[in-house]
Amino acid sequence: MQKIEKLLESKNIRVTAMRLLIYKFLAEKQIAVTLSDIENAFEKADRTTLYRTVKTFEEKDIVHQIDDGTGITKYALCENGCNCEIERDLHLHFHCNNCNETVCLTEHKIPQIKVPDGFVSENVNLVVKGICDKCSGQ
Amino acid sequence: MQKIEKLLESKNIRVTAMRLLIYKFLAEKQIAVTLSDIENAFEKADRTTLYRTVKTFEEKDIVHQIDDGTGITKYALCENGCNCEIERDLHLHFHCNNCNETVCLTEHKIPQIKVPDGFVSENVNLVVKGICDKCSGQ
DNA sequence: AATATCAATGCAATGGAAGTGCAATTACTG
DNA sequence: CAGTAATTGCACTTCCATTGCATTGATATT
Ligand SMILES: [Mn+2]
Ligand SMILES: [Mn+2]
Ligand SMILES: [Zn+2]
Ligand SMILES: [Zn+2]
Repeated sequence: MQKIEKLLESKNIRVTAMRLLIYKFLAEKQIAVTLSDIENAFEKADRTTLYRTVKTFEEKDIVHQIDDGTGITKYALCENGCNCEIERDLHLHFHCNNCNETVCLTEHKIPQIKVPDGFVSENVNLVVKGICDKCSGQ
Repeated sequence: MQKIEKLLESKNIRVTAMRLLIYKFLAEKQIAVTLSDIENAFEKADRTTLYRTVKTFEEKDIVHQIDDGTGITKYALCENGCNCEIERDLHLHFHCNNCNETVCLTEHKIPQIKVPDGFVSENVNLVVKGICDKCSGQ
């Protein structure tokens, strides 16, 4: 995958085997993953390396962090061509109470939220909890 | 404060000195507090007691938990006459990136959020981050 | 190619917060 | 005043996030 290498280089991230693997792993998954998920997928690698790799990706706006309320931070690849450097991609996240999976609903942007006078809104986190499409059985 | 005692009794919570103190503490504060905040306010009391007191309040719908994305759960009194037993009070929470305080904006209800077909929405967490009224200097 | 330099990785340890088991204490009941 | 049940305090555990430091690996320079 030359594409991934190109992407990493364009963000000034050195291409390493580990980073390519983790990127591919994130790209395959359609859901947000925890560090433990990554850990289980790469048992040979050290936890710290995985942690720091994801953090690097996060700093360079390749992945974004998701707080879905489970208390465990999850990560997902940013949308292709997102502008995280300029402005957080304010899409909706959905957490399934049944299968415990969290997905990015990138096509569902967060509506403008009114705040009282004196308050300045800079960022919004919106998580909907319920039953996902796979679990609702249709 | 006979009122607090009445409230606790109406929720089948035994009135104890500790519980009255913690309730008053939460009532005085206009912001959401962490367990550590309570701990600092009652250094004589044991952390576990404070923890369990808040949990009891939460179960009995006297306080609600707030996940503002800081990774530390916060708590705030429910609105007077809220119907948390029946349906979570879906109001907005605001987290100030400057003073790090989180407030309930109880008058700002969360708008209806559209989710894709097959998804069932049961609950919504909406946190706006930015600068609060105290910090924005007006 | 050998060396110097800097980044990436692995290992060990730490810290913070949430949660639990059990014994001691306190409050309620008859 | 017992007897019983709930509350409180202490110690301990678990889980995740994070850091320090030594080691390995890659890159650039001579
Ligand atoms: Mn997302
Ligand atoms: Mn609130
Ligand atoms: Zn599901
Ligand atoms: Zn503020």
